Amino acid sequence: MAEPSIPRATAKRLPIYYRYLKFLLDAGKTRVSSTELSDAVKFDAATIRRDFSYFGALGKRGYGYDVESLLDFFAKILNQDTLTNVALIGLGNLGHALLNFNFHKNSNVRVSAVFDINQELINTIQSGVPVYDIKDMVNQIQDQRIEIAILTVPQSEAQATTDLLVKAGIKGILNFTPLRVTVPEKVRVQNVDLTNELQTLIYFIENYSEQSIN
Amino acid sequence: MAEPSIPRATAKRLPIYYRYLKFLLDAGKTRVSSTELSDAVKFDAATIRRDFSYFGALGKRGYGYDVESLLDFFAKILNQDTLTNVALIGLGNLGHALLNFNFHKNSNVRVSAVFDINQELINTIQSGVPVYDIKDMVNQIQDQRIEIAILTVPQSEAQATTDLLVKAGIKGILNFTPLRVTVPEKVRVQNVDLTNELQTLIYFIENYSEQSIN
DNA sequence: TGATAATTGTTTTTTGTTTCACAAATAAAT
DNA sequence: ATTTATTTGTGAAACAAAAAACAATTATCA
Ligand SMILES: NC(=O)c1ccc[n+]([C@@H]2O[C@H](COP(=O)([O-])OP(=O)(O)OC[C@H]3O[C@@H](n4cnc5c(N)ncnc54)[C@H](O)[C@@H]3O)[C@@H](O)[C@H]2O)c1
Ligand SMILES: NC(=O)c1ccc[n+]([C@@H]2O[C@H](COP(=O)([O-])OP(=O)(O)OC[C@H]3O[C@@H](n4cnc5c(N)ncnc54)[C@H](O)[C@@H]3O)[C@@H](O)[C@H]2O)c1
Repeated sequence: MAEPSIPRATAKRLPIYYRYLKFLLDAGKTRVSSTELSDAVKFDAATIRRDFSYFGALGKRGYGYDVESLLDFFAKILNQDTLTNVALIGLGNLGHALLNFNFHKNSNVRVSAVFDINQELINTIQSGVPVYDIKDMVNQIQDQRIEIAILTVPQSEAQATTDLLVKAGIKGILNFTPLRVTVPEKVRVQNVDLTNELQTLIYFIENYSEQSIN
Repeated sequence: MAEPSIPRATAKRLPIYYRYLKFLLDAGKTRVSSTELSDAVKFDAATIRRDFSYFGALGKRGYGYDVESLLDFFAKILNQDTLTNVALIGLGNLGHALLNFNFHKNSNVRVSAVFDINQELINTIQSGVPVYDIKDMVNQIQDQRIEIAILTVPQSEAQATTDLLVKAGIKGILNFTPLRVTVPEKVRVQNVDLTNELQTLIYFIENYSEQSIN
């Protein structure tokens, strides 16, 4: 990708812009201004314009942005034409919810393989996706060329499972366990710590008076 | 609360420190240094020392921090002695996972009331928690003095449900729907956008070479 | 066509956060 | 005791992001 390394904060907002633009297109809107976008996605209009400007002059002064062409542009940026397969490790409560949801419908991502130790699940198809024995994970991930994993095993298994994922050559892990796993530099970990989100929300409510957190 | 308004970035890390300190205490460790903490929670040691220093001089030079007293201190800061009841709105895939998990075991938070429109669920007890009709939500939330809600309804219902929550006087919403809901200033919304997390992770892997995101 | 309104793109300013680097304090070792 | 090792707490520097402000451009309408 030739993009001149956009700020991380901007990168995190891109899928949100993309999603809302898709909604606008479906709703038949042809143009949109940074102010309208701001109302919908709750980022400052100046922030939105700045974000877009990293990719060049996408809008038209006095007019706004053309929904369709902006959407096309973001589709390319976000590689929306290629479907990314991800592995789900640990098909318990949370794993089932995520699998059942399967991102696919609304995005370019889908869970294409599941791994677990539970013999009752192994070699079954769940929500259309095959469940494999964790013992076969390294081989399967390599054979299927999967680069991203969603980790929903018990905390006690988190580091050992991560080590296997690293061995399999995974590049990114969406980690739902509360353990901050250790990985080599080249592997990227995105932690989703739900207990922390909730506790932080409570702390903010009790100790701050002003608005939003994200 | 008397705390002199700690930086937001610090506040978000507090529950993570607390959790790890609890682990250390259980493991029988009596002292810990910022470097050891750094290895475990993956924040820079200087960041950790700076974070702690907002609350005063909690450590001892040449020694580190006393696990037990630091833990006690954070327990107070985070109000760990009082149990916070939260409402869960929408008992579908994700709602079930969260309810079943119920934060309680590891934290001072628990889901104490569930709301849904599904007649098969209404007036049943699920994972020990009563499920109420969404029609009774405003009254129930007020009667039970619940201030925090977890929102796991379909996106199409998100804004209408939020409006009800606001009417009920809720103070904070942990929003799992992809919609960026609109609320009055006084209400705090914490968005957990799982599709976005995954897409961002993929974007980072494809476009950046360096490490971590959080 | 010219005036007015809208809206971008970008420069500047402000705010917030992380990291460095080191003096001060303490512990441990000799 | 004195020296050597650690390790904190923090001022200052560096970095990153958000917001404000506004000139430039374009659309629209009289
Ligand atoms: N459920 C939630 O709402 C929730 C909320 C916050 C955090 N989490 C975290 O997410 C993780 C999963 O939570 P859950 O509630 O789904 O747990 P769970 O116990 O319901 O599911 C865990 C699954 O992992 C499988 N498993 C166990 N060891 C394994 C191994 N070595 N390899 C592969 N699979 C293995 C089990 O068979 C089970 O299917 C936990 O770390 C939990 O702390 C969950
Ligand atoms: N399941 C996931 O893994 C996942 C992942 C990302 C985002 N989400 C988001 O989380 C939300 C919930 O997802 P889900 O998979 O659990 O959906 P779901 O359809 O399984 O569950 C939705 C629940 O909400 C109830 N409901 C519907 N309308 C309601 C109303 N007006 N008031 C109260 N309850 C109502 C339904 O009866 C159902 O029980 C959705 O917005 C979804 O986009 C889910």
